[in-house]
Amino acid sequence: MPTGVAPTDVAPSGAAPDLGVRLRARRRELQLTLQTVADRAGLSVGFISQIERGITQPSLASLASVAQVLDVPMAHFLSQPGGEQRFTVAGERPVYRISEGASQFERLSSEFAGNTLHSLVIHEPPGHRIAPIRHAGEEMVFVLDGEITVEVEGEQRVLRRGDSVHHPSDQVHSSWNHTDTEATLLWVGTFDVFGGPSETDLSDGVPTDTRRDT
Amino acid sequence: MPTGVAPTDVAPSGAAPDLGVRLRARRRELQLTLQTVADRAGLSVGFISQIERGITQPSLASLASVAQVLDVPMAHFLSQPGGEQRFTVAGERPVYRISEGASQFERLSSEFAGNTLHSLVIHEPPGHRIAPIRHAGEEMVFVLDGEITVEVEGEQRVLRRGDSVHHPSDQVHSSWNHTDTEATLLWVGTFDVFGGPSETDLSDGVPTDTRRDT
DNA sequence: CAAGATTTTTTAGCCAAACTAAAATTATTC
DNA sequence: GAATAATTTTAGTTTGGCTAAAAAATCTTG
Repeated sequence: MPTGVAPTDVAPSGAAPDLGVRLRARRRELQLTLQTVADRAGLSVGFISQIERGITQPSLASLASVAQVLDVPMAHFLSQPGGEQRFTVAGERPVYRISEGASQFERLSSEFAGNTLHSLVIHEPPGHRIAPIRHAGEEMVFVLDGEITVEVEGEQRVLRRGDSVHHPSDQVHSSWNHTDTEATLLWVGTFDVFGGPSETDLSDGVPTDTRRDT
Repeated sequence: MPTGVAPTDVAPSGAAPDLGVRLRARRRELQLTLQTVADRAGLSVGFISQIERGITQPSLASLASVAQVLDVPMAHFLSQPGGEQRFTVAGERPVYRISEGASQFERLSSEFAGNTLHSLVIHEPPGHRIAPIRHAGEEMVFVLDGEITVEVEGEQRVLRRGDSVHHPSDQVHSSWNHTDTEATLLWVGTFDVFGGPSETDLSDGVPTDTRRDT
């Protein structure tokens, strides 16, 4: 089996710059030959080779076949990690607040090309209430301290310290702090809340409380 | 502008079953016409219409153009949420342990078709050490209690209560509990640790400590 | 090290589907 | 109801997704 890759073999493609590189990397992780992947995916060996070297791009159907053979979601080939500001320290993260009396946020997640996870520590003031919202993506909330009430698709629950909720964000969801003390939450989602590529993100992908404040 | 969609218009496509539905939903969220999206993406209006109704599938290049216009990652069109077991309660979650003396896990994340987020509360015993590993995906760790040492791509840091780390998982990473008390961590990643679609996931996408124990 | 086997790359295509322009239909607005 | 806007349909064109087979590169084994 040949080892080593000639990086210059890989031509960049605008749609998924790293598709070929990632495909080859994953294939090699699994120690599969081009022929094996091709056979299992129902494609030709030459085609897989050309995809890996960036010479051609697969159709969505072909990409789905290959992804299944390599046991990863298609998105695996469509993102590109980098590396940036990976560690945060409690008490040293900047705290953001949109308006007086609103929730405060500390950002945990770092930004690298193609990153999917976005995370915040949210300080939710007493009585703060968020109107129902739904949007693309997926999110979870873990209660670090205090209590809140969460409602997802009509299902209402009180969450206490250590409790959590995880749901696709296109289910109608809302939340509020029903107590008279601040609640502290860890929010993790698959959409960016701040500093997205455009302002459109802000109006569409914000957590419920931020939406309320705008 | 026409309202309402005839669901029967949308033929299922194997590669990305909800691509068209999600594309139309997103376009309507942004209140854009087919013509506007087509113009901005450099494609024809009829083609966008056919994609939305599942009659045809775009190439990756075309999908990238459309995704950019609609300000979402391509992956947005390639997943499909559902709904399942969304709430967890501290103290009531089953605790998993692979072997005596190893870390204990409580699962937070729910499973629904196409879900991306996977989360665990991990109880890391004193002295427990994980060999360096790298794999596909992305992950973050938030320290709920105690202290651990984390190393990512040679960068070593002690994380204390409230601290966090977030990095692509294909960077070499390891961690250990350097103290003499248990540490409690919240781990969130974009790959499944247990109960994946195949056993291959287990050997490749596990958090560092599980890997150590096997 | 050489021979054989295996794997990958290259080449020369085919053809289906990615995509078009324009007409027809539907929906919206005034 | 008429005009306008938005979407769908239709009848194509073209190009790139994908092939089989040959050539080249790499690996394995004695």
